[in-house]
Amino acid sequence: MPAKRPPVPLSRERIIEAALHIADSQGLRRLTMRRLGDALQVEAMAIYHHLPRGKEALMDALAEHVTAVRVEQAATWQETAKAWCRASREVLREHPGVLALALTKPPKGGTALAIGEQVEQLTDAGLPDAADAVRSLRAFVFGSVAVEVQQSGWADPEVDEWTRRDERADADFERGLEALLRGLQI
Amino acid sequence: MPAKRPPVPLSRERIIEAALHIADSQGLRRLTMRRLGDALQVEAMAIYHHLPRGKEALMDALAEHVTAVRVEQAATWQETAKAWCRASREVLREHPGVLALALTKPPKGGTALAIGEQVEQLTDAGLPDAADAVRSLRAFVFGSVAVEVQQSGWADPEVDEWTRRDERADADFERGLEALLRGLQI
DNA sequence: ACCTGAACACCGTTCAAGT
DNA sequence: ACCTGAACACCGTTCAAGT
Repeated sequence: MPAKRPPVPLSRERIIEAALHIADSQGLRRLTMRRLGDALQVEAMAIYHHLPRGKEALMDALAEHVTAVRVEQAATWQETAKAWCRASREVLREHPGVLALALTKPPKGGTALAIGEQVEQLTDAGLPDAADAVRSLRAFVFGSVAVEVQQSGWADPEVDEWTRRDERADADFERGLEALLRGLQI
Repeated sequence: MPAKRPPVPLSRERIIEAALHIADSQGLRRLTMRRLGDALQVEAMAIYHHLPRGKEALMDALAEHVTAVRVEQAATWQETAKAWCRASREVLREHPGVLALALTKPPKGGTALAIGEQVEQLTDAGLPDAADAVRSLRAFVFGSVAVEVQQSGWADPEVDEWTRRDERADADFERGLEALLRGLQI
């Protein structure tokens, strides 16, 4: 008789990880409490014990996971801002399935804290109007990633075209980022 | 006996209009084929006669409605670009309920045509790399509106703060737009 | 051609019950 | 404390039937 698998206890972390995997691989519309339960080898109802507000809480947690981005304070406010933008873009690109949530849910919890911290970091580094700057940085990252992911869902690209597309997206992003930072300096 | 209301025939247009109203006022998650049928005084199943692919087709149509934006060719490519950005922002702000779809669905149908037309307009007006420029403009508008709408769903603002918020959002948008156009010129 | 009614598979969530 | 099973109201979609 095969040994019974030791029952890894359910946890908020495992639930979110599994939910991200489903959303990214099959789409947000296929992320279902019952399917999520299956992936975790558990009845759907068990999830409510760890996320009391149910699916709404799950959606909030997924948005927060890709949106509560923090970076270390760097030598200049420009370096700190760049690090945040690159880190944010990376995690958003990694989880296209929850991009709609990330761009749309009002920031709260860890995301709101991260925004507050970022304003503080830029202020401490000598940037006036840091709150305005943070809004601009967030808008830039959100817009770039939205257009990039949208376009990756477009018609039949050839494989080498794909590669070029990625490279161009990176170059576009870096070019836009430099221009934005120059604009904020004034 | 009250006169029976003349049965206004169902149509794609009426369906989309009613769907936008539900999504904007109650949220996308409450937009349901059955609720949509109720709003149109019709059984939900009648909708399938006008949107054969059902809810998926409805979602596509809603995204297209706020995303297939076209403007007249203006005197300079800068003016044409500005007009498109302002028009796009306006229609996206008017329909926050479908913003997630607009930012996330790959462009097709009327949206893809509008993008093609815009590239042509800017090219004709003498802008090199018009396709890159159009991507940048779309990213700018999407990001700006996303951050703006996100923030409008935030904590308890006082009424006068609200007004200032709207004004500031307008000013931010115009300032960012000018900076972006200067950047594209080079 | 256009709409309805009944039916089916699936969904989110509750609640009492098990261990 | 943590999970299950049954139940309920609701959902998208089909299909045959009405007019």
